[in-house]
Amino acid sequence: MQVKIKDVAKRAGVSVTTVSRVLNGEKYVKDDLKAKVNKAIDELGYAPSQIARSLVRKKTNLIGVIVPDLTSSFYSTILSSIEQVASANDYHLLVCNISEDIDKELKYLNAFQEMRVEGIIIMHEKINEPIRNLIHKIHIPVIFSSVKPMDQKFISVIVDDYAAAFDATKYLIELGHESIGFIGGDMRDITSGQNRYSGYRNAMAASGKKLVYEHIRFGDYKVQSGYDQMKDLLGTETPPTAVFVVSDDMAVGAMNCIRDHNLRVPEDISIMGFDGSLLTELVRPKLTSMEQPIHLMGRVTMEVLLKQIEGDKMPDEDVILAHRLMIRESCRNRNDERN
Amino acid sequence: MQVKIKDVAKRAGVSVTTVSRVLNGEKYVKDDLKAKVNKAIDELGYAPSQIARSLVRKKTNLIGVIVPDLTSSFYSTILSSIEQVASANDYHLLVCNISEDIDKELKYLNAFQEMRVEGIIIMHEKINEPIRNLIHKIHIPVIFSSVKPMDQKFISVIVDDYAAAFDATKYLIELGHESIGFIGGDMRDITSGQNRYSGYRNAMAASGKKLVYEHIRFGDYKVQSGYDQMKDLLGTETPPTAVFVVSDDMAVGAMNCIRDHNLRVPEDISIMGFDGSLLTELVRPKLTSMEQPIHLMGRVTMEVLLKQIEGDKMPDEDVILAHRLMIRESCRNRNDERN
DNA sequence: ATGAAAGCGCTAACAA
DNA sequence: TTGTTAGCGCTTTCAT
Repeated sequence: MQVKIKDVAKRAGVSVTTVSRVLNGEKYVKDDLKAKVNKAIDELGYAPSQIARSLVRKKTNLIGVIVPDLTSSFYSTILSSIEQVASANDYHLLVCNISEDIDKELKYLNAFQEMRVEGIIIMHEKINEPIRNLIHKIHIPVIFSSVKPMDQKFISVIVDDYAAAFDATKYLIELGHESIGFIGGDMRDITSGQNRYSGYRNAMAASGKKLVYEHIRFGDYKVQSGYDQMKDLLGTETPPTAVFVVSDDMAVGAMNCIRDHNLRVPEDISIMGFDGSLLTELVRPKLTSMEQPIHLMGRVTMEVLLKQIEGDKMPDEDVILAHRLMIRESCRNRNDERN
Repeated sequence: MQVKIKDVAKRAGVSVTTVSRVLNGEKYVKDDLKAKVNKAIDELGYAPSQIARSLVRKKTNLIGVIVPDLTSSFYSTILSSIEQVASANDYHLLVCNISEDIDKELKYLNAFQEMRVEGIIIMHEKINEPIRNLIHKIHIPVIFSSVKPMDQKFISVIVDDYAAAFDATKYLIELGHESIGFIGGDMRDITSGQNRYSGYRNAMAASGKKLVYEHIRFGDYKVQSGYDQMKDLLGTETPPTAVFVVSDDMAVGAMNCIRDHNLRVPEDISIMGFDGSLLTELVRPKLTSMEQPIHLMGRVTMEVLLKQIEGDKMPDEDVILAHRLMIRESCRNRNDERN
């Protein structure tokens, strides 16, 4: 049986209120009593029950986080930043790893509600109707990190995916590539699917390049699909000389595919990634990538959520973070080279 | 204000007891009442408070997890397996990312206690005195995953690190390597530091090879330190022809270092990793590695912990999982080659 | 089959 | 400065 505040009170010869007071650092307690209480706490190894506390204070200091894939370097990095800020503010993270399992998400969202989490962070945008309804129904601040779902009412911390993709493609064009392929994401995703694709298309159009639909493919952001889609690209009549791949994971898959076909990056084909994950520095050649400020994104997400929770202000606008082109080794400059 | 059981009762025209009964699926409730109650629940959007429930039931369904580094593929993979089993059993994970920050761990452990988590999983073995004391004091089942701390009383789910390292080294020897270097971990760690080093040394001794201390170095398991240590190895008079590196992350760092020095893996130097993480398939050449059954490890950890919690049995012995040599492309066979 | 009431461990008026 | 007491939202005897 756990020791409780009453036991401490008895041991110290004071009332529970007094114990509660020293526990919560109130001033109106004489030093000698305070000492007695602390002594009793030590001797008994007493730890106040947060759950009893939560019940009366109506405050749990819990944040629910829904991650699409914990094993992904991108998400786990965001998560670690979130955790850092949360922990610094005495909040704790309840984490759920839904891997495509939309039912699991619903189940968790319900659990979050029942556990009275004070805020919810979601890192994917495949929000279906029941989930949308649930989120709207429960009155808990919800914030999206790195993605923006269709629903206007939800706020997000993101980069401008359209502009980022535009800039990435533009860079490839400036490097003198004529034929630039594209490996996109899920077109049901606004942010990472549609917007990045639009950015690519418009950058191509802006410099008068026609889209070669044979060179445009879509994967699921993961390494293997980058590999598979690249394989298809290599099978086309005249493969592109550069490919913009909308996740670093897929980009690494693409690079491996190229290499496994005895071609070289960037000599034969240039690869541009997206995300700026740890992988970019880890592979050889190092991956040039359109970087999202991953750590900042996690930090800001949690900070904004905290503000919503504390009611300081409920920002009704998305937070757009700056993207940045990180030039490394996977893209070749074709300009001042003879054909 | 949140809607509570009383509101539901009023709305349905029954007592709170009855509501509670339908909530918990008890049988002694007539169908018409049950229907009324469920209707009221729907209309009100009622979600029972887990925190009130926990208080009376003395059951939180919470598990605390302490991870050394969320961004590491190894730990996040274990974590995702743990999450899967936990979630399937209606447990939720409270996760803490301590990056070297031992104070943070203590703080979290305290928080875990106050939140009345039902079990704790720890994935590192740098347990200092205050932490050891705390763990012993609080009466919450604790289990270590992938590591074994010094304290005999704690149980662990691990591979036999000594044997695994022995086998890895033996393989390199069988491949015909005469000069085998070693990049180890933190020697304050029993499992991943000392045991793996012993395995290496004894395998060398078993085949009559003398240790070349110049070829033995220690890092911190992370990519960068693998790179740095390898650099030192390359700077020795006659670098080894093979290196056993005790984490895949460091192994990848080592491979990159070799490549950046215009040498080739495995032609010039063979690299053997440890862990069998996602990275092994991701780099080129693919990394030969002594694999820990990462997913299984997470699963078993959670399963054993669950048994402890449910009191089925409190295993007083470590669970040793089988290691497996995964031969890929980073080790060269020197046997039937002319010098 | 249903309800009244006690109590889970704590905090916070309110009194003293 | 300290103590008494009434809840917090639920479950669970114990009656009925």
